[in-house]
Amino acid sequence: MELASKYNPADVEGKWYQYWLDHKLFSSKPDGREPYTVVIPPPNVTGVLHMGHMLNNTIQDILVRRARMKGKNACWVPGTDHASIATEAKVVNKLAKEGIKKTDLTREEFLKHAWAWTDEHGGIILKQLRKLGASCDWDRTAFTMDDTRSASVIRVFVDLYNKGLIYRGVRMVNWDPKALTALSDEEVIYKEEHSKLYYLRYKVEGEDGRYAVVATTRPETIMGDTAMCINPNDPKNQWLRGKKVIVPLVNRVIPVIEDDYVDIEFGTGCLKVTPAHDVNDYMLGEKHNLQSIDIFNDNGTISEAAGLYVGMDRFDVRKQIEEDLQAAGLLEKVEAYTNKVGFSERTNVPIEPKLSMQWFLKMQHFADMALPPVMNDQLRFFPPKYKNTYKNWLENIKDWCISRQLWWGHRIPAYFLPAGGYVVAETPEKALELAREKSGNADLQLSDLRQDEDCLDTWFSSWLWPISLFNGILDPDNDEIKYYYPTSDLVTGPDIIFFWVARMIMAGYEYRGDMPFRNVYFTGIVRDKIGRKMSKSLGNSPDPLELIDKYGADGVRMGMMLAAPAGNDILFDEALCEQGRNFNNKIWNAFRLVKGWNVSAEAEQPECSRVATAWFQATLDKTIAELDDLFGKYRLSEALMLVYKLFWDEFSGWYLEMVKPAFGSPIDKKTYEQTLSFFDCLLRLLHPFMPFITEELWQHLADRNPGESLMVQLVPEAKTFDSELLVRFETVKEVIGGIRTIRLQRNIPQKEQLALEIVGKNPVAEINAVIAKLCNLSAISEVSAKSEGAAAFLVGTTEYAVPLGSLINVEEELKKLENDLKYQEGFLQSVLKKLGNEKFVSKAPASVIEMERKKQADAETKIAALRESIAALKK
RNA sequence: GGGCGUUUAGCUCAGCUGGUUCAGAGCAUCUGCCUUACAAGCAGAGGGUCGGGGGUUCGAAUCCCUCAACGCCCACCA
Repeated sequence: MELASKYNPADVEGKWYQYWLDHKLFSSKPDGREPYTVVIPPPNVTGVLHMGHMLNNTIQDILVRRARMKGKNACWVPGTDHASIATEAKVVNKLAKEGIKKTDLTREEFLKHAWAWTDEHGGIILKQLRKLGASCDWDRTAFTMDDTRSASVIRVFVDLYNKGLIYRGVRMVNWDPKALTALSDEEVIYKEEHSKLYYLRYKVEGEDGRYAVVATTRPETIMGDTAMCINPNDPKNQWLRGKKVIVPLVNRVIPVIEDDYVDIEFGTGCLKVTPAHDVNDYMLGEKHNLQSIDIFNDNGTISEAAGLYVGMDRFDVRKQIEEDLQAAGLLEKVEAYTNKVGFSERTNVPIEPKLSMQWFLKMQHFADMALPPVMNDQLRFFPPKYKNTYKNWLENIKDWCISRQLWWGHRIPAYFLPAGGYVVAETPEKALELAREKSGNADLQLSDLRQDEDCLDTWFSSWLWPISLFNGILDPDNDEIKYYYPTSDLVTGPDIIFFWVARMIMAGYEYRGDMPFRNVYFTGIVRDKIGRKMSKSLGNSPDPLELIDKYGADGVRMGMMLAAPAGNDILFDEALCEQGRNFNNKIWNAFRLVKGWNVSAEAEQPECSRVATAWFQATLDKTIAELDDLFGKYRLSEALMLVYKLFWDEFSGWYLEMVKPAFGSPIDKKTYEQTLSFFDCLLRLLHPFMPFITEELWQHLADRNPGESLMVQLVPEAKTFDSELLVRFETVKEVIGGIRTIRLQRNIPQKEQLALEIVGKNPVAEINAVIAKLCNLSAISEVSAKSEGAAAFLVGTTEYAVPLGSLINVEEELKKLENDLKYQEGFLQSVLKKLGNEKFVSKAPASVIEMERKKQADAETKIAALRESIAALKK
């Protein structure tokens, strides 16, 4: 077989992915094996693949493939999220470009457009994941708004409502004036802003010329002022008690109220109270029975109720009002000020606190269930530091605003009665039944009922994901949910720990009485190599598909994983993919070497090969055990590095060199077969990380039947191994290194044979054959004194010498030996000092002292040998 | 304002409950090699007062205190 000297991923990746699909190797059905289940964090249905997805899904695929090769029934369920607000925004934008306003459409018309958009752009991201090699069971592909998932959401809403956990009420919510919807607290991102602090003059009623000064960052809200508030304990504002003041420009007379809430130190100690537009003011308003004037329209412009600036945008008003206040002499001063402003996570516009009627879910009940299993490690977080974050949120839980003023999503199944009041039911028919009951009016018709216009928060569907994917809400006793739930590992970003992870845990306990997953692996954020977040505007985010074209999916996967310890942000650099690609090439070429050998059935196995195979078997077994350990701790980048070194250094660098037949000679059958078996094992270990190249080579490694695949082979179990042999081989490697150094320093080509003398007893005599082969030695002998004109080196306490005759440079040799001697003497000094310390000898444990004595003895031996060598050379 | 985390070689990171020459790995760098698997390679080498300071101990990268820098999360100070 002729193989190119460079591996070309493009030739094989598509082929094997199709092969895996054709033979249904990703598909899973309940059976007698232990299940291993992963649900994908559903990407936005109209999203496109970015580096964050690449990392996240590479990790999932590694875990899934590894579990499959551990003999588990691996099931990775893919799907997409309808992403209510994000998708609706995209559709609105698209329509706007076509000159269509959402407000001109009926709900049905709009949804038609939204579905058309979803059908056109939906699921692209899942197709892209195939390029990465993701081994999802595609037949199970779900969508948060497909029939099963939608029905599950509605059933859960009704159930929670009936349990009294969902309520409706007017509350101060986070209003997004661009998306025109309420948001949950989690969807608000606070950012520091350099703004201004305006000091406004509020004239005191009936006292000409006297005024109180109020500091505010939002002068445009004065039209909504219904009180001024001072702290009753504030001496400097005592004179204002019981007075009334006049709102600047507005000229409304408002009372001065008193409350401890006011910070005496801040500004002037006078606070303007605008109950409709600030959470704290709302609280004060409730407490002091203040009127509430809503001066904003939903889109952030000034409403009729304000009386001034009607129709202007809130930020334009801020500029305008500054000028007008100035002109009226009511602006004392303006200071630069830094404060935090809440922004909508989706539309990135400043949030407006707004009173509105919304649906809420009581959260305390859920928090109480969800906290203990995480804190006591029944459900484990990797890395565990996120337990703190989780705990903090749950211990300060607030009710969840679940209604959104959007059309794209699950419509709230509440139906209003003509005479007031509402009923909640899964279907209009059931609603009608309930409505007739409730109203006592048997003639009530469906057309008399009006369904709530609002949708549910996207996360109200995703929190059911691990259950609804297996239809565990609608059909709680079905075989699939019983088999696959709880799922095994969840791989996601810490940014959605509250949005999603915590809430899935809540839903899990509420609806299954059990955790939704046993382990959560939190990935980091993918940043560029200088640590900046990847973003479109910075242009520092590589296109994943282009990377795959350039380096192969295996190369990219490996590049990402090398830099991705659990929980750490990864600083992505294309050079990492290069390293991945190079490794692919290394594997490819090792394979070319092995498969290029001619095999002789008659040839005896050389001694060197016999020892080499024993050694590599032990190395392999040791690594397998270490890998199990690392996977158990989710230390995937370390696991990858371990296999990388196993293949590159131990297998290619050492083993293959040991067993490689001389040019033109065949290899003996025994060694050959053992080598193929090692190769097979290595491919199994590598496969979860690099599925494509390993499948390609595994198929070439032996004759395979159609449908056979590496991906369903088993990874070998850890076995006990000869650790003594491994230690002796480390000595051998050092000896070989010593001889190589001698060749290098003296420019002696590998072709020229050398001899090796060992002063005293050879500690690794049974491995002589390996040393002889790798160093091209004519003889290895034990001597009592080394020959004259030999270059010597120490390994452990044994001295090795290579006779060089005239080649030796006495001066250089002396210099080297004297350096060694100096080091050893210094080392001995430090050991002796330690042993001479009475406190050390009396307090340190015996084993440690023993160790020091051994160091002393070794150093003394080495020093003696070095002195001897130096003396011999000086003769 | 609270809480958490990080700081070890030029870069990215390992170093578990203090003790084998414990200061490591990969990449990068430097030197020498186109040796018939691989120059996307091979053989070597250099490089760090383990963020600063103090303490505990026979012994500290590791434990304690403190300071500093960076990062993240939470919080109603206008």
